[in-house]
Amino acid sequence: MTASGPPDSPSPPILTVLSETATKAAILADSQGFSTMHAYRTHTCGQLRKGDVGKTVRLSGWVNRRRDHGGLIFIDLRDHYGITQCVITPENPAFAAVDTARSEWVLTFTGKVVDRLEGTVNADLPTGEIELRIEQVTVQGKAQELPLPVFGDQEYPEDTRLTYRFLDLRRERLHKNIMLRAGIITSIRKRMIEQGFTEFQTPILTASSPEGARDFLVPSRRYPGQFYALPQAPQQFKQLIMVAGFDRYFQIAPCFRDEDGRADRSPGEFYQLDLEMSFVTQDDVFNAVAPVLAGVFEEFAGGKKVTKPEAFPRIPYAEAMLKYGTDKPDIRNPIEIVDVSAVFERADVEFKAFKGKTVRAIPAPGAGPQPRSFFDKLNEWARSEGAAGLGYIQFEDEGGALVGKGPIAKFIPPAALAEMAKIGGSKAGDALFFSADAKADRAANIAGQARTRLGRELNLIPQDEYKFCWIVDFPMYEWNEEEKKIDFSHNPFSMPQFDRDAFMALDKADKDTILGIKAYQYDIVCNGYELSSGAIRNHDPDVMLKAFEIAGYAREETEEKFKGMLNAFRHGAPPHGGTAPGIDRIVMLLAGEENLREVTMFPMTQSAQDLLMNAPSPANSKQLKELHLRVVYPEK
RNA sequence: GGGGGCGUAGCUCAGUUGGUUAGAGUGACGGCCUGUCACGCCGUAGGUCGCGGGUUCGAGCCCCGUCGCUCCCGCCA
Repeated sequence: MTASGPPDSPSPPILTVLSETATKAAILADSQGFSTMHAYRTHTCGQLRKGDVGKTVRLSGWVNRRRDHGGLIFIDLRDHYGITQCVITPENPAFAAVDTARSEWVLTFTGKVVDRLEGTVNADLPTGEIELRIEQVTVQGKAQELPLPVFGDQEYPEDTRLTYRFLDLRRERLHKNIMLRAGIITSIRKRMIEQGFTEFQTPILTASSPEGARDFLVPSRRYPGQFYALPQAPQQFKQLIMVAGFDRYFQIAPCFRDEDGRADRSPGEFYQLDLEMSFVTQDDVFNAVAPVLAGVFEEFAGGKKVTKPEAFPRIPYAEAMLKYGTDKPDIRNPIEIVDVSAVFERADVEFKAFKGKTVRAIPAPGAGPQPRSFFDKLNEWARSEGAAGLGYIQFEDEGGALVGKGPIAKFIPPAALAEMAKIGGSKAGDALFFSADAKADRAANIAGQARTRLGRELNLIPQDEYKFCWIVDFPMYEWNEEEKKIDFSHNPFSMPQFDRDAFMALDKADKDTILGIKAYQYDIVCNGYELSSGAIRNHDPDVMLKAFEIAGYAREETEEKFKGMLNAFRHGAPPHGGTAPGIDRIVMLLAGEENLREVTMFPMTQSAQDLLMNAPSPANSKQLKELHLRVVYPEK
């Protein structure tokens, strides 16, 4: 054994008090048998209770808070498990050492557990009935002045928090979130295994796949000019696992996408509960996944209501776009959008601005009496979103008759108004907002955002609930207006809901038919967040080639890019399907947070930098040479 | 790539219509204090007002540019 010694056979300094008092203390220590105690702790800082009074114990942790009364110092010692108040008086030889300790120093205290004095019990602390009388102290690590205080729950700038993430993580809120995350992942694993799923690992260094997001590329040293790619998801691997004859795969899988971040979308990397099953229909996947998600939410929701797994509503994509203006609706919000285009087409309605357009009405129950500023604010917001505005009608009761008020009400005669009120389910005291656009999807989109804003401002969204739904029947294709071509709408590996022979016979000219094809593709949405997307896969190589051909990929191109998968499908592929709920978003929802950074241990900034580890960073010339790379910087 | 918000002491912030030496709280340091738990009291130090340019007799404040963080749009099957 060398002088420094391995870390598992420590011989820590017993004391760092002044040498004069050290001897006395050391003698005291020996007489009480301290030297036979564990080097760092006999208990955790969250452990001691009334029943431990009288015991001599050793605690290690961080100085959460120090209260110096001159003749009496309190130190709140904190570790992973909790906080214990420790106290020392000047008669004790260790007093001088404790006196020097500051916030976030790491200390080991040895001493006796005592009852708190009458009237000084702290009911907020689990350990609040006792305290530790410090008899010995060891300084294990000092701390410089803190750029970010651990104590308290103040807000700090994001870059400071990220640069000093190790300090931020010591704080109660993040510590709790990260532990919650761990608990959720453990629970998910347990539930998946109980359902007969098996966890397999798939490669991290793999091939670039052309669909979807930008890849992170890893240059190959052995093959100049060639690159690995980090997986955007283990999509192809999990399908290959099914072809390989395994069944019911899952993985807590890291996914890598070189796209910009959002509050609910980490830049760079994130985790999915990736799963796949063989010989299943869409219903089988739903029946397997819903209980896992509902179960995990039930377990960690802290008493909030959770949709029962058998009661997840199934909302077809088209219906979601109409009623909610989005494919990830928050169905806690009771507002449902309706189409009133026909009302504005009536001969007796002379509001030209809406003629010939898609007009969606957003009912705002009880909003009628809101002040003018309420309506102006929403109108202003709509304009900032690029809409022409957000028209509205306020419904009032006038001698038993329903009348409309507001800037556009005068264009709408009573009969049309009545029809409108009927469609929108409006009564006196309600308001109806209008989103109109020549393009139906734009009208729907603005209406959807207005629905969300109205739900929030009118306090219509219950906060004590997790409401799940399936979004089903996604379109297989969509029209790319810019490039005047048919694109995949979502996942190109989904099975079309279409007769096989008819599908194989499709021609590019059948544009309307093609754009009407739905896929066996589905999302799980909870409280307005897309938690997962999945599909019954296309396991028929001919149908797959045809599907890609429709989206403009030549057969040879598809053959080349998906060689591995097509080849596998030609050697006996089972029908299969799956999905992949986002772990980070699940934790975010259950933690009640609105940003993924709050539930990620070491997140990057929105602009994809790791301020703690300093990534990305330049490669040195030796590395570049080995990788056959030369950097060309962008021109200024 | 584009739009909005923010950037002043280690940290959180205030700073009036452009006007003397830029303030407070907290933390740090020093002193006092034996029952606090956001302990209290007194004192000291601590600033390139993100950076660069401009307007002005005079800029933390107005203008232009730029950088950083953030939220959003694009993007994310």
